[in-house]
Amino acid sequence: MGRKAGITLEDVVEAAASIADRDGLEAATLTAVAGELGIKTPSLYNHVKGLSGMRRLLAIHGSQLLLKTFEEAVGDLEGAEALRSIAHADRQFARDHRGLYDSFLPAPKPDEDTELYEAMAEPVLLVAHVLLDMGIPQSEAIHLIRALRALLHGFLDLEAKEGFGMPIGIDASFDASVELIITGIEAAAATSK
Amino acid sequence: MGRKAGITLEDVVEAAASIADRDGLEAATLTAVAGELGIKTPSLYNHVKGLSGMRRLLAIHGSQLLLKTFEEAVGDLEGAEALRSIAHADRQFARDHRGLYDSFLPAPKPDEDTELYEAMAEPVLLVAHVLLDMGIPQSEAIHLIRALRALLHGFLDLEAKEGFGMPIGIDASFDASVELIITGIEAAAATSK
DNA sequence: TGACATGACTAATATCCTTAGTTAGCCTAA
DNA sequence: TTAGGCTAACTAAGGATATTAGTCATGTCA
Repeated sequence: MGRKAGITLEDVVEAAASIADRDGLEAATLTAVAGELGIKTPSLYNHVKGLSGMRRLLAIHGSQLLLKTFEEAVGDLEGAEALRSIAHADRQFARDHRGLYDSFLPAPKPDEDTELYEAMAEPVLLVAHVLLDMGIPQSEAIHLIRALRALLHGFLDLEAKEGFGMPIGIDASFDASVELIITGIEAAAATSK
Repeated sequence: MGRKAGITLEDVVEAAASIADRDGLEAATLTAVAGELGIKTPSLYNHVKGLSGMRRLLAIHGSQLLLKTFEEAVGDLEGAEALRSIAHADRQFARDHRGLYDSFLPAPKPDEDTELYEAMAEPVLLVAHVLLDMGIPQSEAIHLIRALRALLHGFLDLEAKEGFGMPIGIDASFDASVELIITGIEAAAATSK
Protein backbone atom coordinates (compact mmCIF):
# COMPACT_ATOMS: atom_id res chain seq x y z
CA MET A 1 0.00 0.00 0.00
CA GLY A 2 1.32 3.44 0.57
CA ARG A 3 -0.22 4.68 -2.64
CA LYS A 4 -1.02 8.34 -2.30
CA ALA A 5 -4.60 9.34 -2.10
CA GLY A 6 -3.46 12.88 -2.66
CA ILE A 7 -5.24 14.31 0.32
CA THR A 8 -4.25 17.83 1.31
CA LEU A 9 -4.54 19.66 4.59
CA GLU A 10 -7.30 21.74 3.05
CA ASP A 11 -9.23 18.57 2.28
CA VAL A 12 -9.01 17.54 5.92
CA VAL A 13 -10.18 20.90 7.24
CA GLU A 14 -12.95 21.09 4.69
CA ALA A 15 -14.23 17.63 5.52
CA ALA A 16 -14.03 18.30 9.25
CA ALA A 17 -15.80 21.65 8.90
CA SER A 18 -18.52 20.12 6.78
CA ILE A 19 -19.23 17.39 9.31
CA ALA A 20 -18.98 19.77 12.26
CA ASP A 21 -21.38 22.28 10.73
CA ARG A 22 -23.87 19.61 9.73
CA ASP A 23 -23.79 17.26 12.73
CA GLY A 24 -22.11 19.27 15.46
CA LEU A 25 -18.50 19.67 16.53
CA GLU A 26 -18.61 16.47 18.55
CA ALA A 27 -19.42 14.52 15.41
CA ALA A 28 -16.26 15.66 13.70
CA THR A 29 -14.21 12.75 15.03
CA LEU A 30 -11.02 11.55 13.42
CA THR A 31 -12.87 8.40 12.43
CA ALA A 32 -15.66 10.34 10.74
CA VAL A 33 -13.29 12.65 8.89
CA ALA A 34 -11.09 9.77 7.76
CA GLY A 35 -14.17 7.92 6.56
CA GLU A 36 -15.35 10.96 4.64
CA LEU A 37 -11.96 11.19 2.96
CA GLY A 38 -11.75 7.49 2.21
CA ILE A 39 -8.68 6.82 4.35
CA LYS A 40 -8.07 5.08 7.66
CA THR A 41 -8.05 7.01 10.92
CA PRO A 42 -4.32 6.79 11.76
CA SER A 43 -3.45 8.20 8.34
CA LEU A 44 -4.88 11.51 9.48
CA TYR A 45 -1.90 11.87 11.78
CA ASN A 46 0.18 12.52 8.68
CA HIS A 47 -1.75 15.75 8.24
CA VAL A 48 -2.88 16.78 11.67
CA LYS A 49 -1.68 16.54 15.26
CA GLY A 50 -4.47 14.33 16.51
CA LEU A 51 -7.96 15.41 17.33
CA SER A 52 -6.87 18.54 19.15
CA GLY A 53 -4.77 19.57 16.18
CA MET A 54 -7.74 19.17 13.88
CA ARG A 55 -9.93 21.21 16.22
CA ARG A 56 -7.32 23.92 16.25
CA LEU A 57 -7.27 24.13 12.46
CA LEU A 58 -11.03 24.28 12.52
CA ALA A 59 -10.88 27.27 14.86
CA ILE A 60 -8.37 29.08 12.66
CA HIS A 61 -10.41 28.39 9.57
CA GLY A 62 -13.57 29.51 11.34
CA SER A 63 -11.98 32.72 12.59
CA GLN A 64 -10.91 33.68 9.10
CA LEU A 65 -14.38 32.98 7.78
CA LEU A 66 -15.93 34.97 10.61
CA LEU A 67 -13.64 37.90 9.93
CA LYS A 68 -14.64 37.93 6.28
CA THR A 69 -18.29 37.70 7.30
CA PHE A 70 -17.90 40.70 9.60
CA GLU A 71 -16.05 42.71 6.98
CA GLU A 72 -18.83 42.15 4.50
CA ALA A 73 -21.43 42.96 7.14
CA VAL A 74 -19.83 46.28 7.96
CA GLY A 75 -19.09 47.46 4.44
CA ASP A 76 -19.48 51.20 4.50
CA LEU A 77 -21.59 51.26 7.64
CA GLU A 78 -20.57 53.10 10.77
CA GLY A 79 -21.54 53.29 14.40
CA ALA A 80 -24.79 51.72 15.52
CA GLU A 81 -25.65 50.56 12.03
CA ALA A 82 -22.38 48.70 11.71
CA LEU A 83 -22.89 47.08 15.10
CA ARG A 84 -26.40 45.99 14.22
CA SER A 85 -25.17 44.48 11.01
CA ILE A 86 -22.34 42.66 12.78
CA ALA A 87 -24.73 41.26 15.35
CA HIS A 88 -26.99 39.80 12.70
CA ALA A 89 -24.06 38.49 10.71
CA ASP A 90 -22.78 36.77 13.82
CA ARG A 91 -26.11 35.11 14.37
CA GLN A 92 -26.25 33.98 10.79
CA PHE A 93 -22.73 32.63 11.06
CA ALA A 94 -23.68 30.63 14.15
CA ARG A 95 -26.58 29.15 12.22
CA ASP A 96 -24.66 28.37 9.05
CA HIS A 97 -21.51 27.17 10.82
CA ARG A 98 -22.43 25.71 14.17
CA GLY A 99 -19.39 23.47 14.26
CA LEU A 100 -16.95 26.26 13.47
CA TYR A 101 -18.66 28.55 15.95
CA ASP A 102 -18.33 25.96 18.70
CA SER A 103 -14.69 25.37 17.83
CA PHE A 104 -13.84 28.86 19.14
CA LEU A 105 -14.06 27.77 22.77
CA PRO A 106 -12.12 27.01 24.84
CA ALA A 107 -9.78 29.73 23.61
CA PRO A 108 -6.00 29.52 23.89
CA LYS A 109 -3.89 31.86 25.96
CA PRO A 110 -1.93 34.43 23.94
CA ASP A 111 1.49 32.91 24.60
CA GLU A 112 0.25 29.35 24.37
CA ASP A 113 -0.83 29.37 20.73
CA THR A 114 -0.10 32.73 19.21
CA GLU A 115 -1.29 31.94 15.70
CA LEU A 116 -4.70 30.76 16.83
CA TYR A 117 -4.99 33.53 19.38
CA GLU A 118 -4.32 36.20 16.80
CA ALA A 119 -6.67 34.66 14.26
CA MET A 120 -9.43 34.70 16.84
CA ALA A 121 -8.61 38.24 17.88
CA GLU A 122 -9.16 39.70 14.43
CA PRO A 123 -12.95 39.74 14.39
CA VAL A 124 -12.86 41.29 17.86
CA LEU A 125 -10.45 43.96 16.70
CA LEU A 126 -12.78 44.79 13.86
CA VAL A 127 -15.57 45.46 16.34
CA ALA A 128 -13.19 47.42 18.50
CA HIS A 129 -12.40 49.60 15.53
CA VAL A 130 -16.05 50.44 15.06
CA LEU A 131 -16.32 51.53 18.68
CA LEU A 132 -13.17 53.63 18.57
CA ASP A 133 -14.48 55.32 15.42
CA MET A 134 -17.54 56.26 17.41
CA GLY A 135 -15.29 58.22 19.71
CA ILE A 136 -15.35 55.86 22.64
CA PRO A 137 -12.13 55.88 24.64
CA GLN A 138 -10.16 52.66 24.78
CA SER A 139 -10.66 52.32 28.52
CA GLU A 140 -14.41 52.19 28.09
CA ALA A 141 -14.45 50.32 24.82
CA ILE A 142 -12.92 47.24 26.38
CA HIS A 143 -15.87 46.83 28.74
CA LEU A 144 -18.44 47.55 26.05
CA ILE A 145 -16.90 45.07 23.65
CA ARG A 146 -16.92 42.41 26.32
CA ALA A 147 -20.56 43.18 27.03
CA LEU A 148 -21.43 42.87 23.36
CA ARG A 149 -19.43 39.68 22.95
CA ALA A 150 -20.98 38.17 26.05
CA LEU A 151 -24.48 39.03 24.93
CA LEU A 152 -24.00 37.66 21.44
CA HIS A 153 -22.22 34.52 22.53
CA GLY A 154 -24.68 33.87 25.31
CA PHE A 155 -27.67 34.42 23.09
CA LEU A 156 -26.41 32.23 20.27
CA ASP A 157 -25.28 29.50 22.62
CA LEU A 158 -28.57 29.47 24.48
CA GLU A 159 -30.50 29.58 21.23
CA ALA A 160 -28.57 26.65 19.74
CA LYS A 161 -28.90 24.58 22.89
CA GLU A 162 -32.61 25.22 23.39
CA GLY A 163 -31.78 27.17 26.52
CA PHE A 164 -34.60 29.66 26.08
CA GLY A 165 -37.40 27.18 26.48
CA MET A 166 -40.31 28.11 24.29
CA PRO A 167 -38.85 29.38 21.04
CA ILE A 168 -41.46 32.08 20.63
CA GLY A 169 -40.42 35.56 19.64
CA ILE A 170 -36.71 34.81 19.68
CA ASP A 171 -36.03 37.06 16.72
CA ALA A 172 -37.64 39.97 18.51
CA SER A 173 -35.70 39.14 21.67
CA PHE A 174 -32.46 39.14 19.72
CA ASP A 175 -33.19 42.51 18.18
CA ALA A 176 -34.21 43.94 21.54
CA SER A 177 -31.12 42.55 23.25
CA VAL A 178 -28.78 43.94 20.64
CA GLU A 179 -30.55 47.29 20.72
CA LEU A 180 -30.15 47.41 24.45
CA ILE A 181 -26.39 47.06 24.22
CA ILE A 182 -26.14 49.45 21.33
CA THR A 183 -28.08 52.05 23.26
CA GLY A 184 -25.55 51.74 26.03
CA ILE A 185 -22.71 52.07 23.58
CA GLU A 186 -24.24 55.15 21.97
CA ALA A 187 -24.70 56.71 25.38
CA ALA A 188 -21.04 56.14 26.14
CA ALA A 189 -20.12 57.65 22.78
CA ALA A 190 -22.24 60.74 23.43
CA THR A 191 -20.78 61.22 26.90
CA SER A 192 -17.18 61.15 25.73
CA LYS A 193 -17.65 63.60 22.90
CA MET B 1 -19.67 -10.54 45.37
CA GLY B 2 -23.03 -9.02 45.41
CA ARG B 3 -22.50 -7.58 48.85
CA LYS B 4 -24.20 -4.25 49.16
CA ALA B 5 -22.00 -1.26 49.41
CA GLY B 6 -25.01 0.74 50.51
CA ILE B 7 -24.64 3.44 47.93
CA THR B 8 -27.60 5.75 47.51
CA LEU B 9 -28.68 7.90 44.61
CA GLU B 10 -27.64 10.93 46.61
CA ASP B 11 -24.15 9.50 46.93
CA VAL B 12 -23.93 9.16 43.16
CA VAL B 13 -25.09 12.70 42.48
CA GLU B 14 -22.86 14.10 45.17
CA ALA B 15 -19.80 12.29 43.83
CA ALA B 16 -20.57 13.30 40.27
CA ALA B 17 -21.14 16.93 41.27
CA SER B 18 -17.93 16.99 43.25
CA ILE B 19 -15.87 15.69 40.34
CA ALA B 20 -17.65 17.91 37.81
CA ASP B 21 -17.14 21.04 39.88
CA ARG B 22 -13.51 20.26 40.53
CA ASP B 23 -12.34 18.88 37.19
CA GLY B 24 -15.05 19.89 34.73
CA LEU B 25 -18.23 18.25 33.56
CA GLU B 26 -16.36 16.11 31.03
CA ALA B 27 -14.34 14.56 33.83
CA ALA B 28 -17.46 13.29 35.56
CA THR B 29 -17.45 9.99 33.65
CA LEU B 30 -19.18 6.89 34.89
CA THR B 31 -15.77 5.35 35.44
CA ALA B 32 -14.58 8.28 37.55
CA VAL B 33 -17.76 8.38 39.62
CA ALA B 34 -17.71 4.63 40.16
CA GLY B 35 -14.07 4.85 41.18
CA GLU B 36 -14.85 7.62 43.64
CA LEU B 37 -17.59 5.49 45.18
CA GLY B 38 -15.47 2.36 45.28
CA ILE B 39 -17.64 0.31 42.92
CA LYS B 40 -17.30 -0.89 39.32
CA THR B 41 -18.67 1.15 36.45
CA PRO B 42 -21.53 -1.13 35.41
CA SER B 43 -22.87 -1.10 38.96
CA LEU B 44 -23.81 2.54 38.46
CA TYR B 45 -26.52 1.38 36.09
CA ASN B 46 -28.36 0.13 39.15
CA HIS B 47 -28.79 3.75 40.21
CA VAL B 48 -28.73 5.81 37.07
CA LYS B 49 -29.76 5.49 33.44
CA GLY B 50 -26.28 5.64 31.99
CA LEU B 51 -24.18 8.74 31.52
CA SER B 52 -27.04 10.83 30.19
CA GLY B 53 -29.16 9.87 33.19
CA MET B 54 -26.40 10.97 35.52
CA ARG B 55 -25.99 14.26 33.68
CA ARG B 56 -29.70 14.84 33.96
CA LEU B 57 -29.65 14.35 37.73
CA LEU B 58 -26.73 16.73 37.89
CA ALA B 59 -28.77 19.38 36.08
CA ILE B 60 -31.73 18.95 38.40
CA HIS B 61 -29.50 19.12 41.45
CA GLY B 62 -27.75 22.16 40.04
CA SER B 63 -30.99 23.94 39.29
CA GLN B 64 -32.21 23.48 42.83
CA LEU B 65 -28.95 24.78 44.19
CA LEU B 66 -29.03 27.74 41.83
CA LEU B 67 -32.58 28.56 42.85
CA LYS B 68 -31.59 28.56 46.50
CA THR B 69 -28.59 30.72 45.65
CA PHE B 70 -30.80 33.24 43.88
CA GLU B 71 -33.35 33.29 46.69
CA GLU B 72 -30.64 34.10 49.19
CA ALA B 73 -29.18 36.71 46.86
CA VAL B 74 -32.50 38.51 46.51
CA GLY B 75 -33.57 38.38 50.13
CA ASP B 76 -35.47 41.59 50.72
CA LEU B 77 -34.01 43.42 47.77
CA GLU B 78 -36.09 44.77 44.91
CA GLY B 79 -35.62 46.12 41.43
CA ALA B 80 -32.15 46.99 40.24
CA GLU B 81 -30.57 46.01 43.53
CA ALA B 82 -32.09 42.55 43.37
CA LEU B 83 -30.89 42.13 39.79
CA ARG B 84 -27.38 43.21 40.66
CA SER B 85 -27.29 40.76 43.51
CA ILE B 86 -28.59 37.95 41.31
CA ALA B 87 -25.98 38.68 38.68
CA HIS B 88 -23.16 38.44 41.15
CA ALA B 89 -24.62 35.35 42.74
CA ASP B 90 -24.80 33.75 39.31
CA ARG B 91 -21.16 34.51 38.68
CA GLN B 92 -20.18 33.11 42.04
CA PHE B 93 -22.22 30.00 41.34
CA ALA B 94 -20.44 29.52 38.03
CA ARG B 95 -17.13 29.74 39.84
CA ASP B 96 -18.04 27.46 42.72
CA HIS B 97 -19.94 24.95 40.62
CA ARG B 98 -18.53 24.92 37.10
CA GLY B 99 -19.66 21.36 36.47
CA LEU B 100 -23.22 21.96 37.60
CA TYR B 101 -23.34 25.18 35.63
CA ASP B 102 -22.24 23.42 32.46
CA SER B 103 -24.75 20.65 33.03
CA PHE B 104 -27.58 23.10 32.28
CA LEU B 105 -26.97 22.97 28.55
CA PRO B 106 -28.19 21.56 26.27
CA ALA B 107 -31.61 22.09 27.81
CA PRO B 108 -34.52 19.70 27.29
CA LYS B 109 -37.74 20.63 25.53
CA PRO B 110 -40.71 21.17 27.84
CA ASP B 111 -42.58 18.03 26.74
CA GLU B 112 -39.46 15.93 26.47
CA ASP B 113 -38.41 16.01 30.11
CA THR B 114 -40.93 17.96 32.14
CA GLU B 115 -39.29 17.46 35.50
CA LEU B 116 -35.92 18.76 34.39
CA TYR B 117 -37.47 21.54 32.36
CA GLU B 118 -39.44 22.82 35.31
CA ALA B 119 -36.50 22.58 37.67
CA MET B 120 -34.45 24.68 35.30
CA ALA B 121 -37.28 27.15 34.80
CA GLU B 122 -37.51 28.06 38.47
CA PRO B 123 -34.48 30.34 38.72
CA VAL B 124 -35.67 32.08 35.56
CA LEU B 125 -39.12 32.55 37.01
CA LEU B 126 -37.59 34.11 40.08
CA VAL B 127 -35.89 36.72 37.91
CA ALA B 128 -39.09 37.21 35.95
CA HIS B 129 -40.83 37.97 39.21
CA VAL B 130 -38.38 40.72 40.01
CA LEU B 131 -39.01 42.34 36.64
CA LEU B 132 -42.77 42.09 36.92
CA ASP B 133 -42.56 43.67 40.36
CA MET B 134 -40.78 46.57 38.73
CA GLY B 135 -43.89 47.18 36.67
CA ILE B 136 -42.57 45.84 33.41
CA PRO B 137 -45.29 44.28 31.26
CA GLN B 138 -44.95 40.59 30.49
CA SER B 139 -44.55 41.24 26.78
CA GLU B 140 -41.44 43.30 27.38
CA ALA B 141 -40.13 41.29 30.29
CA ILE B 142 -39.61 38.22 28.15
CA HIS B 143 -37.13 40.05 25.94
CA LEU B 144 -35.35 41.68 28.83
CA ILE B 145 -34.98 38.41 30.70
CA ARG B 146 -33.54 36.79 27.62
CA ALA B 147 -31.11 39.66 27.25
CA LEU B 148 -30.03 39.33 30.87
CA ARG B 149 -29.72 35.56 30.63
CA ALA B 150 -27.76 35.81 27.41
CA LEU B 151 -25.39 38.37 28.85
CA LEU B 152 -24.77 36.42 32.04
CA HIS B 153 -24.41 33.08 30.35
CA GLY B 154 -22.20 34.49 27.65
CA PHE B 155 -19.99 36.33 30.07
CA LEU B 156 -19.56 33.39 32.42
CA ASP B 157 -18.99 30.95 29.58
CA LEU B 158 -16.41 33.18 27.94
CA GLU B 159 -14.75 33.87 31.25
CA ALA B 160 -14.50 30.19 32.13
CA LYS B 161 -13.17 29.26 28.70
CA GLU B 162 -10.61 32.05 28.51
CA GLY B 163 -12.59 33.62 25.71
CA PHE B 164 -11.78 37.19 26.73
CA GLY B 165 -8.08 36.95 26.07
CA MET B 166 -6.18 39.06 28.56
CA PRO B 167 -7.92 38.65 31.90
CA ILE B 168 -7.39 42.26 32.89
CA GLY B 169 -10.24 44.20 34.37
CA ILE B 170 -12.76 41.43 34.00
CA ASP B 171 -14.48 42.30 37.26
CA ALA B 172 -15.03 45.84 36.05
CA SER B 173 -16.26 44.56 32.70
CA PHE B 174 -18.76 42.32 34.44
CA ASP B 175 -20.09 45.16 36.56
CA ALA B 176 -20.29 47.45 33.55
CA SER B 177 -22.06 44.81 31.47
CA VAL B 178 -24.60 44.09 34.14
CA GLU B 179 -25.16 47.78 34.73
CA LEU B 180 -25.77 48.27 31.05
CA ILE B 181 -28.57 45.71 31.00
CA ILE B 182 -30.03 46.98 34.24
CA THR B 183 -30.11 50.51 32.88
CA GLY B 184 -32.12 49.20 29.95
CA ILE B 185 -34.46 47.36 32.26
CA GLU B 186 -34.96 50.43 34.44
CA ALA B 187 -35.70 52.51 31.36
CA ALA B 188 -38.37 50.01 30.33
CA ALA B 189 -39.81 50.11 33.82
CA ALA B 190 -39.96 53.89 33.81
CA THR B 191 -41.64 53.98 30.39
CA SER B 192 -44.41 51.59 31.34
CA LYS B 193 -45.32 53.32 34.57
C1' DT C 1 -38.11 -20.23 56.00
C1' DG C 2 -38.10 -19.27 51.45
C1' DA C 3 -38.98 -16.04 47.61
C1' DC C 4 -37.75 -11.74 45.79
C1' DA C 5 -35.85 -7.31 45.02
C1' DT C 6 -31.60 -4.91 45.49
C1' DG C 7 -27.26 -3.91 44.18
C1' DA C 8 -23.12 -5.53 43.64
C1' DC C 9 -20.21 -8.36 40.12
C1' DT C 10 -17.83 -10.46 35.58
C1' DA C 11 -17.72 -10.82 30.73
C1' DA C 12 -18.15 -8.97 26.39
C1' DT C 13 -18.91 -5.46 22.72
C1' DA C 14 -18.51 -1.04 20.42
C1' DT C 15 -16.47 3.51 19.60
C1' DC C 16 -12.93 6.54 20.08
C1' DC C 17 -8.05 8.27 20.11
C1' DT C 18 -3.35 7.31 19.87
C1' DT C 19 1.34 5.26 19.09
C1' DA C 20 4.57 2.30 16.74
C1' DG C 21 6.28 0.27 13.07
C1' DT C 22 5.80 -0.78 7.95
C1' DT C 23 5.68 0.17 3.05
C1' DA C 24 4.60 1.94 -1.55
C1' DG C 25 5.23 5.76 -4.61
C1' DC C 26 7.41 9.95 -5.93
C1' DC C 27 11.12 13.52 -6.21
C1' DT C 28 15.61 14.94 -6.36
C1' DA C 29 20.49 15.09 -6.22
C1' DA C 30 24.70 12.75 -7.34
C1' DT D 1 19.74 6.80 -14.22
C1' DT D 2 19.47 5.48 -9.89
C1' DA D 3 19.83 5.62 -4.78
C1' DG D 4 18.16 7.77 -1.04
C1' DG D 5 14.83 10.17 1.39
C1' DC D 6 10.36 12.13 2.12
C1' DT D 7 5.39 11.65 1.98
C1' DA D 8 1.40 9.53 3.09
C1' DA D 9 -0.84 5.66 3.15
C1' DC D 10 -1.27 1.11 5.90
C1' DT D 11 -1.65 -2.75 9.84
C1' DA D 12 -1.33 -3.90 14.57
C1' DA D 13 -2.03 -2.94 19.18
C1' DG D 14 -3.37 -0.63 23.38
C1' DG D 15 -6.04 2.40 26.44
C1' DA D 16 -10.22 5.15 27.67
C1' DT D 17 -15.30 5.17 27.61
C1' DA D 18 -20.01 3.64 27.59
C1' DT D 19 -23.18 0.03 27.48
C1' DT D 20 -25.61 -4.57 27.66
C1' DA D 21 -26.28 -9.18 29.39
C1' DG D 22 -26.11 -12.36 32.61
C1' DT D 23 -24.76 -13.87 37.49
C1' DC D 24 -24.94 -14.00 42.42
C1' DA D 25 -24.69 -12.66 47.33
C1' DT D 26 -27.40 -10.21 50.79
C1' DG D 27 -31.09 -8.69 53.34
C1' DT D 28 -36.03 -8.21 53.97
C1' DC D 29 -40.62 -9.58 54.20
C1' DA D 30 -44.67 -12.43 53.68
